[in-house]
Amino acid sequence: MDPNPIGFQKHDHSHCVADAVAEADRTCQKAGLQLTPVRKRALEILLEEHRALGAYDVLARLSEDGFGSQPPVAYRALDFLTKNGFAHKIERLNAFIACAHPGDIHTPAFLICTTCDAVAEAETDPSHSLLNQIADTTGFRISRAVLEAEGTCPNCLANDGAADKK
Amino acid sequence: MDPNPIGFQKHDHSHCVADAVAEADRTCQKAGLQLTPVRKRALEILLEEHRALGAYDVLARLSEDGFGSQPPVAYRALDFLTKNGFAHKIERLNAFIACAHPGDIHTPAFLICTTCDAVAEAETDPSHSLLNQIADTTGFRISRAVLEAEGTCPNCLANDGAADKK
DNA sequence: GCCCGTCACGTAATAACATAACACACCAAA
DNA sequence: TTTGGTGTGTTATGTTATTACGTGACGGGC
Ligand SMILES: [Zn+2]
Ligand SMILES: [Zn+2]
Ligand SMILES: [Zn+2]
Ligand SMILES: [Zn+2]
Repeated sequence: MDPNPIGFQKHDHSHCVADAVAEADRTCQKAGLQLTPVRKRALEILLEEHRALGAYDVLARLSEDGFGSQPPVAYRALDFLTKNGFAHKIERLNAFIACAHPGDIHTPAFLICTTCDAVAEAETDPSHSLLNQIADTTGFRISRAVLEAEGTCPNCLANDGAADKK
Repeated sequence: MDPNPIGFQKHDHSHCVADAVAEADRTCQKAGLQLTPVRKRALEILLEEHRALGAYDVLARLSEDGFGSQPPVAYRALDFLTKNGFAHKIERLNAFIACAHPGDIHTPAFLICTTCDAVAEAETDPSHSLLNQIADTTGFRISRAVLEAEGTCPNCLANDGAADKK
């Protein structure tokens, strides 16, 4: 198990947490949002993982860092992050992940590896999404879309292949 | 609130429950699956609603009908129904709904009205779905996809329009 | 007949996820 | 100074889901 990828590629993780937090800081400045200590720490926790964390996982770490230890502490921070585009909730997992493309308004799509638990956030082109076509033909107005696929990531497929060979 | 539509249209509900159950019966016969009393009743309960029901809602009704009253009773029945294509779980709602197109192997897409709680199951063409395109380019192998859109259904949009006029 | 494996069903207990309600601190506007 | 808003913390509770364990029904070997 290697719960490390963005997308499913290895990457230099050394600076991406700090960079993402700094960008969130700037964004909040501009938008008049308060990236308070709990909220910032929650974002860091998500960024440190690059996989989906349950609210209680986040809570445990926040609590270790001296923040409150009760569920609302985590849920409120996660709520702020998701409402403002810094994180997403993966419905299939009841878990949260840092946004891989913050700043843009976007409809994220997620690829969830059931073998190694990695989660990749893909960009989508909302205009020719399947759901929008359906919505057009039925007259439904979409406000939010959930696109999540479970399966096996390239890395785990490769490992399977290797396993098969021996 | 009119929690009645399939898709979002009114329909003759008189026979559809019985028909669907009968078809499920046939399908199970052919496939060597046991549509036992609890499972059949759970399917009926979902069909009687045409909207998403929580597992505990289903459980309550099963229990009223003399079946067990503990969570696994409902979860096991719902598990059977979803695994075999007679029902789907709506991840966004943590709730279950009878399949509107049983028999076919399909990747369902759901339109969830946040005003009236109606849920429509749309057919999708998996081959040019967004997720498959993403999967192709990233080398991810999809085993299951979740496609759910929240928004406002045609009926509720019409009502809004009417409300605005007065 | 009996032994066994499998499957469905039932229970109790608990885990995991999420929200309601209330108190206090802080800060800025009136 | 008072007042209102926002953020953080708490306790308590609600909701969703699973684990663990035991029983009865059925079918195939022996
Ligand atoms: Zn990173
Ligand atoms: Zn993987
Ligand atoms: Zn019907
Ligand atoms: Zn509606």
